[in-house]
Amino acid sequence: MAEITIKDVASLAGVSAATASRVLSGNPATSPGARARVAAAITELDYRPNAQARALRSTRSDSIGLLVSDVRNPFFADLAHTVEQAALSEGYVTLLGNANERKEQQDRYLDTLISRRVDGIIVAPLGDGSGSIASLIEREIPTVFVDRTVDGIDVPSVTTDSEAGIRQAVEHLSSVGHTRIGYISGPQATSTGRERFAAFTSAVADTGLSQDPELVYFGDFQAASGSAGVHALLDLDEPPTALLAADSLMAVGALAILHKRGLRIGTDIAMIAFDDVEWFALLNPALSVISHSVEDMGRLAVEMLLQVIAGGTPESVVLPSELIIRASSSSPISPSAGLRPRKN
Amino acid sequence: MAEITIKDVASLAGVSAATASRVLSGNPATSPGARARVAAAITELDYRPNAQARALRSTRSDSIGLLVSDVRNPFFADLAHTVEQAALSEGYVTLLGNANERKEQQDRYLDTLISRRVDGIIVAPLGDGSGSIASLIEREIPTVFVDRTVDGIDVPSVTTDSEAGIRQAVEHLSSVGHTRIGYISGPQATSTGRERFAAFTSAVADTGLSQDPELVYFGDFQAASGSAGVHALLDLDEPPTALLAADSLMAVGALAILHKRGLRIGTDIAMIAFDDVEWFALLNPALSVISHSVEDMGRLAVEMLLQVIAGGTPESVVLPSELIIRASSSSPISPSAGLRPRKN
DNA sequence: CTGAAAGCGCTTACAG
DNA sequence: CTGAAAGCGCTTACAG
Repeated sequence: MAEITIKDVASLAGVSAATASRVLSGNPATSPGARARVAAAITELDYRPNAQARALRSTRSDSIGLLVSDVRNPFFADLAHTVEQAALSEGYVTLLGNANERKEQQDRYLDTLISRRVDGIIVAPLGDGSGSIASLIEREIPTVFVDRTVDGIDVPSVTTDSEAGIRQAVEHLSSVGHTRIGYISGPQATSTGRERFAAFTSAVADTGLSQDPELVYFGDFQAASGSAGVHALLDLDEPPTALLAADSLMAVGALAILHKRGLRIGTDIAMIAFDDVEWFALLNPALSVISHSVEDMGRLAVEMLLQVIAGGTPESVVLPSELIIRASSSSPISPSAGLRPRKN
Repeated sequence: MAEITIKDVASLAGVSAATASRVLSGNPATSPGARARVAAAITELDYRPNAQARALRSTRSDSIGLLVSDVRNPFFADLAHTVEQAALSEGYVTLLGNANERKEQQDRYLDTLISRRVDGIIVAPLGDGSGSIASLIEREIPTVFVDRTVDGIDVPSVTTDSEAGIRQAVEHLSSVGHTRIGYISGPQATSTGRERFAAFTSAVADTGLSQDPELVYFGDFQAASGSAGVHALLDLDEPPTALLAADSLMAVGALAILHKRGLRIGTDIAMIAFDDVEWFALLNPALSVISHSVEDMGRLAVEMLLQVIAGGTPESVVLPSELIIRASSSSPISPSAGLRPRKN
């Protein structure tokens, strides 16, 4: 397939490549006649400028990278959607990468995005500041962190204040009589994993609930670890009467096992998940959640990234989180007998 | 930020840019000494080749585009995940675009992907073959359709045979006593929307159920239209006793309204959704679904695209679909009184 | 095995 | 307002 270049357009329009280029970029130093003939030639040839060549010369690509930690996580799917729409309305196209909660994949995508010379990168980072994250900073590539941050790496970020929501959840569970809350934690390699765990720990201490370390299971934010967590927690000698999962995917994994083991949610065991997902409200009983706004997060991240690209240094933003109480956690604690798996 | 180029690497290693380039690309015509010194220089400088410049010369970018119709649809999120993993293992990075079920956005992303000279494109197409889809074909850009096809556009595709699953669903609903099945259809601008609608129509006719045209509501595969569909169908003089939704997102919208109107799923009204989503099994009652393999679809699409890029012309593949009966549809039909919204 | 040179498709001072 | 020329960072025949 013979690629159509700006030269083809120029010669069909009877002008030089320079003039054709000026028309393409909306440079005012062009005559109406030239504009018209070039426009006609472009349509006639169905010409698409080679973005690679353009970026090579002009050192901007009108694209940004978005690296999420797991596309299958509804929270990040929603984030991808808002970021993409916001970027598009500002004339940027979004290249989406998926780290799949693995550091090697994060590094690989970051390298690719750097190589493609995106104008900026929004990333929900994983791990410490080593590897490609460090390269980002060294090269002064405009970067904004979303949802998560990395200790010691100073870039603007938009995150959620997990503390408030988790504290509300713990206090709420305590108020309906629970004393042993099982916590399915995110990985300590992520800032959200650490923050939420710390919030849980201090809330439990402040509320006077059991601080038994066995009540904490460390998962990886993906579904299977939520399932494993439920098994581990229910098999304790003194199992918890309530469960708090640090993200929606682990909650899904947890719910599956709870069902399989014949436990009635909201009756035999209370359950709350971090992250609101539309259909959590559709479960029966409806699932209580700690909610935060993914729309605000995505929109602000794009806004901030554009500021960084423009040379600014926007302030980081911390968004609120809030407990939404639904049926899965609102009943008073039931007799502990309920905790033994029923024989169906 | 001073970009580090291959010249910097070359001079630090004491070789020419040509030799540095050869080492970079693994060209065997290099001496061990040169290889070692270039490798050292690369590490020393943290050099990342400019993918734009490379692609400009070599006319391949080692990237593919994946254009899905809606990232927030779990089916497409899963598809994005499998495609990306499969592509990565073949050395390709995936640029993900999201048409958001809008033709203008599809065209915009397709233009961008063409401009960036991706080596090939996997697309779940929308609309007819006009606009950028036509450009794809004219330019002979390697393309594979997934999930959907476009009439009159002859490119290899991997799709699902919706017919079998829908027929099973209709027959199953009939066998438990339903005669009026409400169908929440996908948009007729998509091949899956048309095929599933046709399958429903013919299955209903063959099974001797009501062919009342009012029992069909045309949605757009997004959640809000599923909600609107339920309202419309339940407000009929003779409302259906069972509902079949043509995708998971419309099913979610439908379930929300069913709950809001106080209808007990599986008892007052039966429900089946096309597309299996992990948590559909967690609903109470668990949701019956028509299942097809997103993993196979993604893996095959990448495989086929690589064949097209290599100059081959792979055969299109049609994957099976199958009904999975769960509690939401397995009870015999209840007295029609159940259909009136309860007063809670 | 290696280097000098040309060229991929653009854009942008520089003259005019 | 327009064109000729240089150059963005690479790769690849072509000689040697």
